[in-house]
Amino acid sequence: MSRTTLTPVSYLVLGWIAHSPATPYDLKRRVAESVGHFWEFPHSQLYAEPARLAGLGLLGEEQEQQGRRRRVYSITQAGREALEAWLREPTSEEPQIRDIGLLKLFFSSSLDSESVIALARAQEQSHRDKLSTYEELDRRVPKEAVSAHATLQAGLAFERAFIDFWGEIASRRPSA
Amino acid sequence: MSRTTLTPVSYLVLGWIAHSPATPYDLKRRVAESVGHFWEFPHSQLYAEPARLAGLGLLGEEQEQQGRRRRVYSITQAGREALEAWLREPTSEEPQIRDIGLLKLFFSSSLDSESVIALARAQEQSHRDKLSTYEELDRRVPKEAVSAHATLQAGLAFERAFIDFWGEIASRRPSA
DNA sequence: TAACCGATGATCCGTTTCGGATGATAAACG
DNA sequence: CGTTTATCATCCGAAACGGATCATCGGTTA
Repeated sequence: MSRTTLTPVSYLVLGWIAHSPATPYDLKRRVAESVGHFWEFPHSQLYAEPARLAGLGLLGEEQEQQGRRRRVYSITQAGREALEAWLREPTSEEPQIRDIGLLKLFFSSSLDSESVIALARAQEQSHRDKLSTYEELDRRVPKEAVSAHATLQAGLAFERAFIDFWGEIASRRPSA
Repeated sequence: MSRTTLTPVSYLVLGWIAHSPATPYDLKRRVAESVGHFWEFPHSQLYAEPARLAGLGLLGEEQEQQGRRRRVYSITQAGREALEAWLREPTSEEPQIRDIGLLKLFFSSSLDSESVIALARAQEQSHRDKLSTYEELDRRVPKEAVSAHATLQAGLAFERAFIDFWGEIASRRPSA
């Protein structure tokens, strides 16, 4: 028997479909250009999860008739309630930050400081690039797209924090 | 046949054992009070991974004789080389940030602004608490523990960024 | 000193997640 | 048309996950 509890992916799907009906492929694209910027979800889950949610009565499923077989999902009353209950309930889990660069920094004591600086500079640059991407997106994305806008705000905040962090490492090391 | 490529967990283990020999349980504790603060690793992996790395010749394994069976792992020359090669090689993967609070914010358009403010305040507070924890740790941890110190620097930076982000959401919303 | 007990340490195993490979249909182009 | 390229969907083995369980130790009490 399949899982009956809801996971973050469940709410991701529920949240997007509450916004408007969608096929799994729609979800895949929506996610890629929103939260997917810093939280990746395997597309296979975005196909499997709606089916499961439909089985739980939280989504309605409708086969498109002609052409390629594709399923359009829409939110049910129960689904909307589950989503809103979750939105309102307090969040307990702590955010997870999985950063290979940081992992390397932790173990960099066995490394010469040149290499550490190189690491820090590379990380800083990579975050600067990403910051530009977000700024560019910020110009394009209409203000009324609230969800997308929040993503960008968060993205911008993160990238600036990363840039500061690595920038300081890069500049502080050589003198030490 | 078991995996031969190395994952982040592999390097986590390699990095800590390069620092000094350890049993899986030692790893579990070391990780919990360092990178584990924002990147959780299931302990079962910290038992399985050293065994695999030993199989690859990157760690040496030594059974303790008397008492409870426990394995002490130490780094081999090959292991040290693998670790340093990884440290030096450029990092391509983008950091992943998995934050339930943000996920909720993305879908908060269906929510009244009171609830959004409540969410933002709760998140802000929770990050303030964590910031205090890090500051407290920062006082205790000796400066020469480089790895631990870097963790704390990163943790402090993240928490401050989160606090700013949520604080702004909380304060900007009511007027809108 | 035997029975207990909480803390420590290790292992197991069923579920989920992951992500790459593959398959299928549609659209575009010559 | 036939061929290519983009879109869309599914599959499946491998790895991660995390809770349950088991084993051992060092006390503490009677």
